[in-house]
Amino acid sequence: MNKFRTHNCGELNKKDNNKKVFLSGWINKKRDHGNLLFIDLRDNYGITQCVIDKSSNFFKELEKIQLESVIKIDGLVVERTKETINNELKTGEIEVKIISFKILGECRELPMPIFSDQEYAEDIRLKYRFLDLRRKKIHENIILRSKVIAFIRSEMLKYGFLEFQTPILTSSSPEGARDFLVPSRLNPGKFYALPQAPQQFKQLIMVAGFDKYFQIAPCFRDEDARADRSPGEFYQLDLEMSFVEQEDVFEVVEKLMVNLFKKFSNKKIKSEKFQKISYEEAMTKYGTDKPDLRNPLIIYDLTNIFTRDDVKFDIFKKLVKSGSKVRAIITKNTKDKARSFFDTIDKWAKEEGASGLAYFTFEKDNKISAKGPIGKFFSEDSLKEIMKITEAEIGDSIFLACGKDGEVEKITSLARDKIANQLNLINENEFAFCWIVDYPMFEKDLISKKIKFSHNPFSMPQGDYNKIDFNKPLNIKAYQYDIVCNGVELSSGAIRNHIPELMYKLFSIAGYEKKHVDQKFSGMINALSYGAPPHGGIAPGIDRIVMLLANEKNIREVTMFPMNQNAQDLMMEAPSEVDLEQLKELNLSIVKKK
RNA sequence: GGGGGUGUAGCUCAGUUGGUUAGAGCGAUCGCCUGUCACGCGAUAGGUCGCGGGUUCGAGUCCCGUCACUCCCGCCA
Repeated sequence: MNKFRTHNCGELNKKDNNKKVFLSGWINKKRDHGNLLFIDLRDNYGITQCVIDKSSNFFKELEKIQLESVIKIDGLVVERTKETINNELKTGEIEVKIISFKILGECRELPMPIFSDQEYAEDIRLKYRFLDLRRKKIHENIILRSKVIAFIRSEMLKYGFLEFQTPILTSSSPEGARDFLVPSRLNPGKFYALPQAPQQFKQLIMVAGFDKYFQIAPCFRDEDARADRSPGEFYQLDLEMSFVEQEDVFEVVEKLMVNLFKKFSNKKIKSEKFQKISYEEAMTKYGTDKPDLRNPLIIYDLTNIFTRDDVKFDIFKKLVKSGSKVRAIITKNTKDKARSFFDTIDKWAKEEGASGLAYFTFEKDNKISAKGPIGKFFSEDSLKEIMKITEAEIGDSIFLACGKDGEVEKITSLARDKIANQLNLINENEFAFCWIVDYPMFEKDLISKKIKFSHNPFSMPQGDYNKIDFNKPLNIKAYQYDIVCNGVELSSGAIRNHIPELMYKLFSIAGYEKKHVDQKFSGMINALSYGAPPHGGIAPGIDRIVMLLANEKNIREVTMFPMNQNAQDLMMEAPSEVDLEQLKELNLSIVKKK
């Protein structure tokens, strides 16, 4: 028998009546009646009420003990009387009468209460993460994360995938995010980089003939944080398969996601066969390539309406003449909404940096008219045309945004979410997955006007190699896809380009010479010329999946030891300065910033 | 790098138009209480109002600067 406990704090019930037990755990809560003291003892498994009265020699000492101290209790299980049963607790049928106790770990005054649902300032939570993690909600989130990862692992093995580790110290890659660098002691002046993803390695694993690979892979990118993006590091379910087409990857991932989300959530999956939306369609209909499909609102293009002579809304007409686009969102049956509903949204849009959202409502007396500040600028014919394009009906309202290509999408996409939230159109008890497919291979940089890879330079372009028109690179689509759930981008993947010649060609379009490609991607380009199988894969983000399952808006709520927004670990005090000796060994010196 | 929000007791917050000695709940300390499960009751301690400067007879409150945390934009093949 273990000297600390015979049972944990979540397992005793009335079947154990009269048993002598040892329990060890944290003092979650005390209720002191002066001559009678209740102690809620907590561990990972639950809470057990322990009780002692003044007849005991230990009474005075226990009365004084701090919350969150760790103690061992030697006691007797006693069935509670009917009136005192607590149905909120798994162990609520019994309590443990304390015979004696021992302090195992004393606790000093707490910087934050553990037993509370209150929210606390982030810096205190992060500095005392070990205390924060004792709290119920986050404790459960972290356990969920563990279970999710275990489940994914067993599913992937079931599907015939093999798990491999890939290096953490690797080489810097020119594409993508900023790298974290690690100086090399043995190679002065040279640096390793932490992998942004095991991209090249997983392709090499395919070239090596392992057929199906996966890994719960840490990825490191030195980019600024967001609520759903940790600075520094995050985890992906990295997977890659040989001799596959896009559909084969989809099949595996859909199966995994459906099984995973069904197992760990009670929310409904909107469609178990995930809808496929082309990048182009997503951008016009939703204004984003990560649409929330729980949101029924759709964006319509009304640019042509503003070239008509019977539309007099000059502000938009002028902008359209100079190349701007007009996009619209229809809200059903909102004719009776208060003026403030519309103005709030207009005001919000202005705060978002747009020029606001124009709006009116379709009405009909003798003829169709538009009610609202800009209603008078539209003829009946033009209104009919708008209603035809947008499938709007009398009583519906329309929000209009005008802006340059690439900018108008941004505001309409945000407006789509905002309006749906205001009207309560989002079903919170649903997961709506979709695939975004047919990404363009290249895009034009808005500032430098240069052609660059729009996503992943290793993706396979669509179409027959001999028939691709490389003179019109912006028309080339790639076998590149994203999976999106409830507006959260879970991952992107691609069928890879395994033909070196084609790779050189694509890189040259993006402005990289053959020499440069050979140098920067030597490992891979070399490998591809020794008999590479066609292959493809994807890498769903583990943290974001757990966020969705735990119903959390912030990635730190599902991360055990996250860094703050400035990429500092407040508990470990990282990053930190290092000894001069260490720097010298690495041939580094610090340039002091003025 | 830019924009927004927040910063008052150990924790969560209130603090009116600038006006006397800055408050509450939880926690802490002390006392009372034998059936609570957010136990109850009473008392005590606890404050550089983030920091610096300014306006004013007078600043937690107004102005300028600065720092920290956070959300967003940029960035994230």
